[in-house]
Amino acid sequence: MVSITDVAKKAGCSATLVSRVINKQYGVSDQSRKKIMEVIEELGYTPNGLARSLVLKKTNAIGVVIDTLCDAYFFDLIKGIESEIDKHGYDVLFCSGGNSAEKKNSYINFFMQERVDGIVIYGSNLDDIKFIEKIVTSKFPVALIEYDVGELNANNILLNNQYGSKLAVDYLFKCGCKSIYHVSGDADRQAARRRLDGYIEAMKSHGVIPDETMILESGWTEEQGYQTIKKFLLENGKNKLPDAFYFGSDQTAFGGMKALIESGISIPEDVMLVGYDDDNPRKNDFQYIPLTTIHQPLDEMGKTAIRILINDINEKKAVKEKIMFYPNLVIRDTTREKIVSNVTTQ
Amino acid sequence: MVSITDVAKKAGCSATLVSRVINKQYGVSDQSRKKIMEVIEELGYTPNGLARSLVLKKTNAIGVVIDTLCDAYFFDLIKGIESEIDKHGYDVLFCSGGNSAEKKNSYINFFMQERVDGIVIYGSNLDDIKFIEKIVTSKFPVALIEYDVGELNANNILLNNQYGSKLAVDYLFKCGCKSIYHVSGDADRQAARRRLDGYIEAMKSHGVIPDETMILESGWTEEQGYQTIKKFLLENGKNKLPDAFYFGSDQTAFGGMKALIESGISIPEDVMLVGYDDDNPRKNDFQYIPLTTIHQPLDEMGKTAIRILINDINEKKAVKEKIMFYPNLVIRDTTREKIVSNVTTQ
DNA sequence: TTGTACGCGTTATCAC
DNA sequence: GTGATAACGCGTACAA
Repeated sequence: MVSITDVAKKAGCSATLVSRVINKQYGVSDQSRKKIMEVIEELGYTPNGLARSLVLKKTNAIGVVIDTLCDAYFFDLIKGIESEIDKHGYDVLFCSGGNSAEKKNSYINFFMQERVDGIVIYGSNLDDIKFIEKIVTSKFPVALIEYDVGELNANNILLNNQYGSKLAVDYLFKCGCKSIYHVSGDADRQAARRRLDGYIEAMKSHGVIPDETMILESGWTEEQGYQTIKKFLLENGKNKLPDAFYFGSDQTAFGGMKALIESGISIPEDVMLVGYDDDNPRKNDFQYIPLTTIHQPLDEMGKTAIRILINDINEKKAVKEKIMFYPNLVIRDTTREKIVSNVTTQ
Repeated sequence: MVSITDVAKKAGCSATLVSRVINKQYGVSDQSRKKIMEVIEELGYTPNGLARSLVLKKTNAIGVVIDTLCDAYFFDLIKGIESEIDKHGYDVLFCSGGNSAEKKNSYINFFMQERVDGIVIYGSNLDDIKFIEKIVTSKFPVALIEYDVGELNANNILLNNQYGSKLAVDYLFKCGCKSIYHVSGDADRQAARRRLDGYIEAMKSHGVIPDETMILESGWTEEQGYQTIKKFLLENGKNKLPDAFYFGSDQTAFGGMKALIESGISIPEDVMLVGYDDDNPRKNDFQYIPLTTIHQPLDEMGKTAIRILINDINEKKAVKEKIMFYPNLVIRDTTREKIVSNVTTQ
């Protein structure tokens, strides 16, 4: 490792002068500058970013911690983050928790050792409220996406999950559905609970109080959705189908769709389907029907997270920002309206 | 920011003692330890990783620079890297060049400022040989995947692209094909050139010297593949089809497949197709036929890159490692063998 | 068991 | 235009 003093020695000057040269500052004679540049080139000197950041108290980098980097679901979020970062001249470092909360926490800790100027955390599977509190009270600049910190004073980019459920249920009623069942996701995920709550609330607003038989507990994966519907069909037969299934995620919806089609059930004729996430199937092994779903503006959420975070880094705001995004309905082929109207389909 | 001295002051001891406590070293009385722990908790102290890494000359992190994080093609590579990293107790930071060579270089520079202990670079679109030379001569631990540095002394994880072409061509001949055309990728990418070379070589070994009409220059995207075949059909008509198209990538193959099917051409009856990459279609808007293709062991390549890199970090090897991986043929539904044999299909 | 002194590589301040 | 010095926050040899 060649340091700034090595360069200074060889160039026959002080480290200060070298520092001025590499930082393109004024107050260096052309002669000195030239000589120093030559030595830098000759020695292959690269400034030590650690030392520099240590004294400057600035890394010019943002850390992003995501559940996993191997899921196309996050592409929009990543793209949003990258495009916004570019405008601010920061670097972004992505880390994946590999779907493990523990590893996620470990990466957050890593970044919090002053290794970046701020952190964006996508918080779908953050369960450890103690840990969150620790982050928030630490004063380290953080922007939390998708996990609601409630009363805690932290930058929070949220999606109104309940509202998505309302959109789904309202639309299904518009399609003439009366009995709408909900296939819910992991109960330990905030988003899944909110979507369930939203479903119940929306149903009530239509005069229906969902009982236990109408709520099928499932998970997040296609396989879980498949098994849940498979089990449902086994227990209830094909003749006791509801008018519609509203799934807590597109992945479970794809699985459910598969199970239904395999049983010879027609969609949307026999039963309508609505998902959540506006996601794509992971595999290409089955002819899925384009799914009516709830779309989340992940791209915009990513951009906003960066904007808020960098703003916070610069201004050290006392009161953090909370922004709520609203999802929208995307109508495709697993639903059909009874009355012909002007709704655009995609 | 609360520092180790802040803790020491409040605990009424020296910074040394605090250092020993946070590093779980021996030689601290239970009483002091307890007191210090309390103060750490109270002040919410987190060690400064920059300062620590600066003195230890060790970050315990590896940087990975990839063309893009928003392409499912890299999932296997990422998974391989993450699983291997775990075994070594390092952290991984991923950066995306966003398909821009310039940004890729800028991230490499960022990491090289001693911000990580080593870098993994996926080098499909590295063109700046000067820059590569600079990296290699810098002595900074690096593992280069997919870009052949030739004589330069650098850790190099390669795939024998020519061999993949040989597999494809040999198999197509086995299928009874005589005229095999190649749709080649971006000429400025090493891999594309190698695949083209491999195609020519393999054809020659079967006694055919490909002329210009047999090589269709295209790109990497589905759209480019679509346009290339569309143009071919326009110029040559449906009756002058070759026996097979061998594409330089699966994406172009998917595009080509689409153009062919749209023109009412049957696959594999009228023409056979072989791709390269074992990739999936980006969209779900078309019923693609499962594609016969060349599979690259990206997972294993990622693992190997990490293994070699960490080994190099620890031992500072004078002579770097070069490892060549070999792809294999995956037979699906866009080809059909003439003679029934024992080849397993997937 | 505890503390002092120094060094890691850099930048900023303030002299000269 | 140039350089000595201190400081960033930490770990460690050495001394007490």
